[in-house]
This record gives sequence, C-alpha cells and structure tokens, in this order.
Amino acid sequence: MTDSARRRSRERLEERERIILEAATELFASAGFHATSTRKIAAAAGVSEGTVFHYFGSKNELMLAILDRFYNHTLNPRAAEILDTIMGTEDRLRELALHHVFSLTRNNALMMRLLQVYVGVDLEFIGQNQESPLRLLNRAYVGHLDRILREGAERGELRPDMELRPLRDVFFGTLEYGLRTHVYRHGTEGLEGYVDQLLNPLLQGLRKTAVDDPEPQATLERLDAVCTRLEETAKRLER
Amino acid sequence: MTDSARRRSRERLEERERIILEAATELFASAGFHATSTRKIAAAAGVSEGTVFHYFGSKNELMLAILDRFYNHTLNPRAAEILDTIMGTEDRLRELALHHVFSLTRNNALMMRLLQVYVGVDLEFIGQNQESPLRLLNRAYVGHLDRILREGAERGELRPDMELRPLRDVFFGTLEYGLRTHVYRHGTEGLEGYVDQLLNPLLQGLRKTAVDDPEPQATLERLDAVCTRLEETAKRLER
Amino acid sequence: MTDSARRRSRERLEERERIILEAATELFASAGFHATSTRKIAAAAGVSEGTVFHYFGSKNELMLAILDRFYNHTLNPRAAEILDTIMGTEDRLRELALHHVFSLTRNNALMMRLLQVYVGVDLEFIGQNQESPLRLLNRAYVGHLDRILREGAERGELRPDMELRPLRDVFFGTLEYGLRTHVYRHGTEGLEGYVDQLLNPLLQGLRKTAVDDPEPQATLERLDAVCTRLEETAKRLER
Amino acid sequence: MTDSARRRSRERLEERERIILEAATELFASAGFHATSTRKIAAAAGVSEGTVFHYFGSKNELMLAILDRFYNHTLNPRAAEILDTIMGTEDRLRELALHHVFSLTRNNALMMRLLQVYVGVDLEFIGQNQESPLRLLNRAYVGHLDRILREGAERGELRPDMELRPLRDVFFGTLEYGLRTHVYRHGTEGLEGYVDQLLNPLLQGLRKTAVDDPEPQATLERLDAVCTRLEETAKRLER
DNA sequence: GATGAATGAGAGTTCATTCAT
DNA sequence: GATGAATGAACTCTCATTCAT
Repeated sequence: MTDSARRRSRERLEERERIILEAATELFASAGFHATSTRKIAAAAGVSEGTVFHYFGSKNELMLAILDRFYNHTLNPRAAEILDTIMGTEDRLRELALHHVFSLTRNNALMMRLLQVYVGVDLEFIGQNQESPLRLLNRAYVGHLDRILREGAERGELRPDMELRPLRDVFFGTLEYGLRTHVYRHGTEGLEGYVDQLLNPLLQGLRKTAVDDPEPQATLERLDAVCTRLEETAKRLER
Repeated sequence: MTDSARRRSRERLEERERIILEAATELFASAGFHATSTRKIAAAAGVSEGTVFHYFGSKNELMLAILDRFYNHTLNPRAAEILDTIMGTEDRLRELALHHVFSLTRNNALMMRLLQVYVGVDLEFIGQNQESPLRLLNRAYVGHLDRILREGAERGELRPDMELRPLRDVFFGTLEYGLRTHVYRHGTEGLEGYVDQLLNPLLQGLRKTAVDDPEPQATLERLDAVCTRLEETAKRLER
Repeated sequence: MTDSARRRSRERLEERERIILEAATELFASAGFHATSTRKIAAAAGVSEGTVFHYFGSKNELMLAILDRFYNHTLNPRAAEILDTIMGTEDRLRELALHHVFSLTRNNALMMRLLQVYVGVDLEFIGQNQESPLRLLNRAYVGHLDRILREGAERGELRPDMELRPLRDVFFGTLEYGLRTHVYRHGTEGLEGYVDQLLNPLLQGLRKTAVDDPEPQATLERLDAVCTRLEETAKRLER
Repeated sequence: MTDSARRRSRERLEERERIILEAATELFASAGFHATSTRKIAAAAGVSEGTVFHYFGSKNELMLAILDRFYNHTLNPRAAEILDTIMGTEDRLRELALHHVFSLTRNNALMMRLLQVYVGVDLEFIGQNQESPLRLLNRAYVGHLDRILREGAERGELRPDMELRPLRDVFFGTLEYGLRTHVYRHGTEGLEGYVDQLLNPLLQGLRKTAVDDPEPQATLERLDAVCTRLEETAKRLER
C-alpha cells in the first residue's frame, strides 16, 4: 500500500467515524438517547449496524464519544480562546455564558437533550466510579470558569471572599435551566438578550462595588463633620 | 351495596393506587425511568402487571401521576405554608430553597432522577403541547417563588427593578445543579450549608443594597440641610 | 374463577410447557444446542418467542429443564423399577444398560446429542460450582448403578474387591460410546444385541468366578500328587 | 525468485499456519468451539482476521485441521511407537490408555473440550457422509488398538473369542468418560493411577483366565498320561 | 499474500401492553 | 376489579465471512 493510499484510507475512516457520530448526535439530540436505536443511527449514517459497533463498540461508548467530541471540539477550544483574548472579567463571563448557551443550542438546536440524560447514563454506565470519563471532561471545561473567577478576584474586579464551587453551580445551573425555559417558550429567538438578564443578578452579587467599601467611610466622615458643625453651633448658641 | 361498603371499596382502590404509586416512585427514583420495567413495579407493589395498567393506563401516565403527586403532596403544600408563616423575604427564599432541595433529596434520596428525565418524557409523550400537565404543575409551584419576589419588592426588601423570569431560572437552576454536584460528591451530608452558599451570591444580587439605595445619601443631605439651617439660625442669633 | 376453571387453566399451562419442552427437545436433539435458535423453538412449539422466555427464562434454563425432565421422567423411574423387580445382579445390569441406551435413543432418536453438549453447557452456564443442577441429577441416577453393584457384592454375585467409581465410568462410558458408534453405522437396528456384546467383557471382569479361586489349588494338589508318583517311580527305577 | 527464497517463503507460510493452528487449539480447548470467535483466534495468533480465512477457509475447516494435526502429530505417532517398542499385550494396552488420556489432557489440559463438540461439528458440517475426514482420522487411530487386540489373541495372551468392535467402544468409552469425571473432581492429579483402576475390570475380562482356558487341564492330563506311562514302564522293568 | 473495514443476518432477551378468564 | 399468560416488535450486540486495497 502506498503512502498516499494509506493516507486516503485513514481519511476515509475518520470521515466515516464523523458521519456516524454526527448522525447519532442528531438523533440523540432530537429524539433522546433511549428513543434512538442503533439501527436508526446506522440507517441515518448510511452504514450497516455492524459498522456502528465496529467503530464505537457499544451504544454507550458512542454516546461518550459524542460528548467527548462536544467538549473537545466545541466547548473547550472557544472557552480557551475567550480566556486568551478577552481580559475584562465581566466580559469574559458574558462571553463564556453566550458560548455555553449557543454551543448547547447549535448542533441541531437540541444538544442539551444530551445533558439531560448524561447524569443518568453516567450513573448507569460508569457506576459509582468518581473518575468517569464524563466527569473528567466536565472538570476540564469547568476549569475555564474557575480561572476567570480566580483572576477576577486577583485583579480586584470581583469580591475576593467567594467560593468557587457554589459559583460554578450558580453559573452553569442558571444558564442551562434558563436556556431550557427560554427555548421552550421562544425557541432561540432573543436568547442572547435573555442570557444577559440571567447574568445580571449574578454579576451584581459578584461585583466588588465601589460603594460597599469606601462610601460608608465617607458617609461617616461627613456625619462626623456634621456633628462637629452641630457641636460648634450649639456652643455658639450657649454663649 | 351499602354506603359503607361502597366507601370501603373506594378506600381500597385509593389504597392500591397509593401502593403502586409509591412502589413506582421508589423504583424510578433509585434505578431511573427506563431501567424500571412495569413488571418490577407490579412486583414491588404486590399486584399483578395488569393492575398497574388498570390504574394508570400506561407507564408514562404512571410517571405523570407520580410527578402530580409530588407537586401536590410535597412541593406545593409546604411552599404555601412558607408563604403563610414566614414574612421576611430572605427567610422565605432560604426556606423555599431548603424545601425544594430536600424534597428532591428525600423520597429515597434520588427523586431528582425523575427530573432528569421529566423534560424528556414530557417532550416524547406530550409533544409540543405548550400546556402539558407537567408545565401546569410546574407553573403553579413556581408561582410561590414569584409571589415571594413580588412581595419582597413591594415591601422594599428587594430591588424593585428585577424581572421575574430570569430570577426563577437563577433560583431553581442553581439549586438543582448545585444539588446534583453536591450529592455526587458528598451525598446529602452538609447539604443545608451548601444551599446557603448557593443562595449567597443570589441574595447579594437581589438585595436593595446601601449603594443603589439613594436614601443614605439623601439622609446625609437632609442632615446637611438641617445643619446649614441651624448654623444660619445661630449666626442670626449671634448678631 | 371457579375451581374447575382454575384447574383447566393450570392444565393448559402445563400443556403449553410440555409442548415447548418437547419442541425444544426435538430441535436440540436433531440440530444441536447451538444450532437451534429460540425463534425456531417458538415456531416449532406454535407459540411466540416471548412465551418461551415466559416459561423458561433463558435458553440455558430451557436446556436444564429438558434434562431435568429426562432424568426424572425417563431415566430414574425405570431404573428404580429395575431395582425393585429384578433381583439377579447380571440381569439388573443388563436391564439398566438397555434402559439407558434406549432412553437416549428414543425421544427423537437423538437425545444423546444433548449429552454431547451437556458438559459444555454445564461448564459455561454453571461455572465451577461443583453442585450444579446437572451434577445433582446425574448423581441421583448413577446411584442406581451403585446400588446394583453394592448389593451384587454383598450377595456374593460380584467380586467384592471392586471400587465403585471406575466401574461407573466403565459402565456408562462404554454404553454411550458404543451407542454412538453403533447408531452411526446401523441406526438403532440390532442395538439390543450390541449392548450384550458391550456388556460381556464387563461382566467377565465383575464375576466372582468359581474358577479363579479353588481350581489353582486343586491343580497344585494334583501336580503334587503327580510329583509324588513320579518320585516313587524314579525310586523304583533306581532299584 | 531464487530457490532459497522460495523455500524461505514456504517456511514462513507453514510457520504462520502453525501459529494460527496453535492459537485456535488453545482457545477452542479452554473456552470451547462456539465461545471462540475467529476474531479472537486472529488476535491470539497475531494475524489479521482475513489471514485466518486465507489459510483455513472457514472456522469449521480450521477445527478439522486442528483435529487432523492432533491425530497425526500427537495420537498416531506415539501409538505406532507403542506397537513397535512394547510387546506384552497388557503393557501395550496400559501404555496406549495412558497415552490417549494424557494426550487429551495435555494441550492446556482441556483438549477434550474438542471431543465434546466434534461429533456435533461433524454432523452439522459434513452431514450424513459416512466417510467424513474425521471418521477416517479416527479409524486410523483406532486401528492401533485393533492390532494390539488381534496380536494379543494370536499370541494367546487374550481370549480368542472376543469381537473387536465392542472392545474398542469399551476401551475408548471408558477412558474418555473416566477422564471427564476424574478431571472434574480432581483435575489431572492422580490421573495415572485412575487409568489403572479403569483398566482393571477391562483386563480381567480380556485375560485368557485359568478357567476358560482348557490348557492347564490338558497339561495335567498330559502329565497324568506321562506318569502312567512311566509307572507302567517301571512295572515292566521290575518284572 | 495480507489486511481489516465492512457487512447484515441472526442471536438471545426485554418489554409495555392486551385480553380472556 | 383483578389477574397474569401471551404477545411480537424491537432492542443491543456478535459473528463468520468477504473483498477492495
């Protein structure tokens, strides 16, 4: 076999893998994991059933491969890019939120259906193993948010007294829940604006506002000053 | 048939319905919807397979009945009670959050498995129908949060410029996501404390903070004004 | 449900079980275990595939049920009867041998195909468990041979110095191997006579022949006597 | 291509064939024929799946090749050697029995798993063909036993009135059945001694015993006659 | 000659649901 | 009303075999 033939063959393999992966993604996304049979996936990909198993071993591994691909091809690269190219903490958060929401939404507009089962699949498939592939994937992705928050605190743009874990849950929990309700009602229309509305209360809670700290001091000083004036006035009146 | 016989018979029916419902709840919660066969449900309830369908028509309807029961017997009553007996807005929110989280956690500690599929079941079963039974149930429950937030704003305990919809998503999204991650790591241990950590950033964002509040400023100005008048009065008296 | 209806129902169940069992027996026997699909069994029995599993749980259990039935309905009863009605040890052995061989042969003339796999199934299905159902069944059946041999020794009809275990293996090993080769060549024709030919060498080895013991003694005595006479003759010739 | 290159190439082919054969033997022996996929065989042999079929055409032919090899490389050569080097009939039988049993036992201690299916494969594969390759192989091997028995009878070491066919069945049936039960219980431990126990009853039945043998009687009578003649001669001399 | 991707029929088994009793 | 036997379609997955490279 010539080198170019080998290369062409490798390309064909990857091509096929991609086709199956995409067919499965679309079906899982639109009909759900349990409602999608391997037969349907094979038919949608235009290959035989055996081929699906040739490439992915089992339906669960296929699922895992989809998620892996989603994390490593879609979620993580742009998240890293955001960290590299945007410096302001609030801008970063907003951009990450939009990225997260639109990544879930794109890819057949229903990739989030996966996330709805992934906990379940994870539990059933991997058992109690704390280090399931899925958790590892997710941990890496979540790491980007962690970095934004840590750096935000270091730069004095965020309150320094916040814990990471709850913030993660607030961030992603809010976005995914909000995405769900919004898409139910209006589809993807107006999603960007809605993400801003979701972020508002969070950002409020995170901001190291100029007010919280220095003002009370100023207020006290001014009150002091007022007191002094009042005392002087009173002395004068006594005279 | 005498009246009492009829009554007894009706009671037996309801008793049976309850037994099946509870058996199904336990199984769905611990093993998941798809991994629980109607046969297992029947066996766990001590009735025949036919009886399950006699009472609930289909597995999906059984599922719906469980959720209905969960909303109407567990979620809603206590939520209403919280509104009746607690007046402070932050206390109400905290109490509702705890109630929500522990209601999901109790009932075999895994009721949340239901929520993981319920959107899916809903979509598959009910289709695009906007007014599915599930949405109605959920809307009623969410109404309690709405009332807390509205009344909080009216009483001046919350910022008045917040929109309800995103707040709902922030509240429930955060709690359910946080519940999931926490239970994965530590089970139900320390859950109450974690709910507080989750609420913190939210409450920060909701509070009518000293900053945004124009009052302290106004107060100082009034004090200023008073001072000024006093000083002028004093000056006049001196003359 | 009336009593008679219940009885009729029970009869129908047993009838169905029997039909499936017999269909499976025939197919296993003629085509072998692995070459017989549950689908074919269902079709041959005139029931749906689900019904086969309703009754027997799995293909392996169905196999086990067939063997159980074979041991308990065919092999054991007649073996017990032989022990009850025939007293002579050699007659008993011959009768048991014929019974064994013809039981394997009858039932679609190929039940022995089962025995050919049963070791395999046993190993695969039951694992290393020494007390597999199959071994228990077999032990009970083999017990009949044991009793014949023990009683034969007690009555002085068999040599008393033989061990049971090798005799069992000689008996059943010879019969099954011989059955196989004979049926291959001539079908069941002349099988009875061939069983006698197989038994002959065994019976020879088992018999407490009157010869083995006293004769050599007598021979020696007679040789002694001859010697004495020769010596006397020699003395006489010396004179 | 030079001659030596051609030779080397031929050697490589034979080498490959051997490797596949041995891998398949090991797998068939330890896991059984049906539980061993051609993929596993290829993997164990370190070749591609296609190559297996290149060399052997089908799984059944591979099986046949293994048995062929087993007969021609293992069973027959030593059997011939036994006939060449050992002269006593009982020694020959004992040696052949040990050889048979240990040949089955060696090769991963489970080659007998093959025999358990080979009849089955034979039937399925070759159909009713009386002259299947397997039967030919077996006939040649069995021929060694035939010769031992025939020569034993000719030399007067065995009863002359025995038929070959049943003796074959007694011999191999007993050994294989006994091997199976012994290995189940004790593995290969103490197997040699057990073979002796199995042979005992057979040898008893084969021996030209003092009883059935008319010779000793005749010898005595001849001795008697000699005596008488001597006595009469003596008497005559005395006169 | 050697490869291994591709096949697709067929395997055992499960399951929600029906319906005669 | 209650039963549970019966269904049969659908499921995931395996496998011996083929054939283009």
